[in-house]
Amino acid sequence: MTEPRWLDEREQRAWRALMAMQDGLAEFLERRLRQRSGLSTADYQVLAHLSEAPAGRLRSFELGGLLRWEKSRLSQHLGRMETRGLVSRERCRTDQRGAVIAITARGGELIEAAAPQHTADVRDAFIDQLTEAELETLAAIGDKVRTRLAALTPKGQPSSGT
Amino acid sequence: MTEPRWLDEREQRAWRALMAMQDGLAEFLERRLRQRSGLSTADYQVLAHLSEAPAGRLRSFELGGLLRWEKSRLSQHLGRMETRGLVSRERCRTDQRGAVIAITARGGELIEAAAPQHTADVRDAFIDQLTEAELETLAAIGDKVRTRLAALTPKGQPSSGT
DNA sequence: AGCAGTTGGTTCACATGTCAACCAGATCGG
DNA sequence: CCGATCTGGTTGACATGTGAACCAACTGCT
Repeated sequence: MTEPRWLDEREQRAWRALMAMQDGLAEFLERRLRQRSGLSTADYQVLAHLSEAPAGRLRSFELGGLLRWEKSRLSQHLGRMETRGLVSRERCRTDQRGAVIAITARGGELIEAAAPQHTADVRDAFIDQLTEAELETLAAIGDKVRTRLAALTPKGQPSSGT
Repeated sequence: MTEPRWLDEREQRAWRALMAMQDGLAEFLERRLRQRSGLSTADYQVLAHLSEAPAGRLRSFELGGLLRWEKSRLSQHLGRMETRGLVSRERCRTDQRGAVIAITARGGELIEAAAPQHTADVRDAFIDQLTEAELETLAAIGDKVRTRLAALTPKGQPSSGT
């Protein structure tokens, strides 16, 4: 087995900086959001998608597609949000097994209040620290990597592959 | 209350690309690592730090500082890793309450086997997709944001290293 | 129509992370 | 020394994420 190409200085630095930034950013945003609105980032994303959807409602699987969540995760999370009165589940007319998820009035109020704060936090901690060129580069990087990941993940995972 | 500055096109794009990349990358690496070595990324990081430490051992709080994990998380995780025979806990001589965490032979073998694979995955999905300039920019971004986060966080963050 | 296979969702068991409370051993001020 | 306080670490209750099993409704094919 050949010795792999380890990461050199520059590569290490970029990789670690990214990971560290990510952890810090996620933790920061999660904490602020929860403190000020009682929402987790997961709640926030669900409500954001619902509030942008026509009539504030989406089929469960559509929501799952947008969020890229596992279906069991979505189901569990919606159950909790329903208990808290943030969303409601309705039966679908055209497909008898389907669930239509609707944002409630309370959910709507909460995300309306949370959104400006959250946006300000994202700006403050992230966007406003960077130049336009950096933002461009970042977007390009993100797209490249996502494309690559899509290519590497062909629906089923190659268990042996080596 | 004044209307906040929402994110413009460019900003949205960069932010979403970053978040999407992050999710995809984390999930990809987690899956590969677990499939091929039975380790989670959390396990991997613990073992990586231990294997680089003198004599393969660290005080629990030192390890926590390096990982930036909450102490209860570390304690819980080490408990599980101990059960699986990846690390062992010893009493500290100089401080009677202290725990010294040591990597076991089995833990050593596992990370030795996992490291090249993991590095290859990081390269394949991420590093090798980017130009040197992009890596530089990314490192700069990461540093800036981390610095900003440190300034925004009321608590003191025990900067490990330096 | 009828039956196989797919799809949308839920549920269970379990892995992992967080918070607060707790305990025991250090430390410090008299 | 003694007590107050700090520090390192563990624990228990609970929130959240994952995978497999399951159920019921839809689709396709004959």
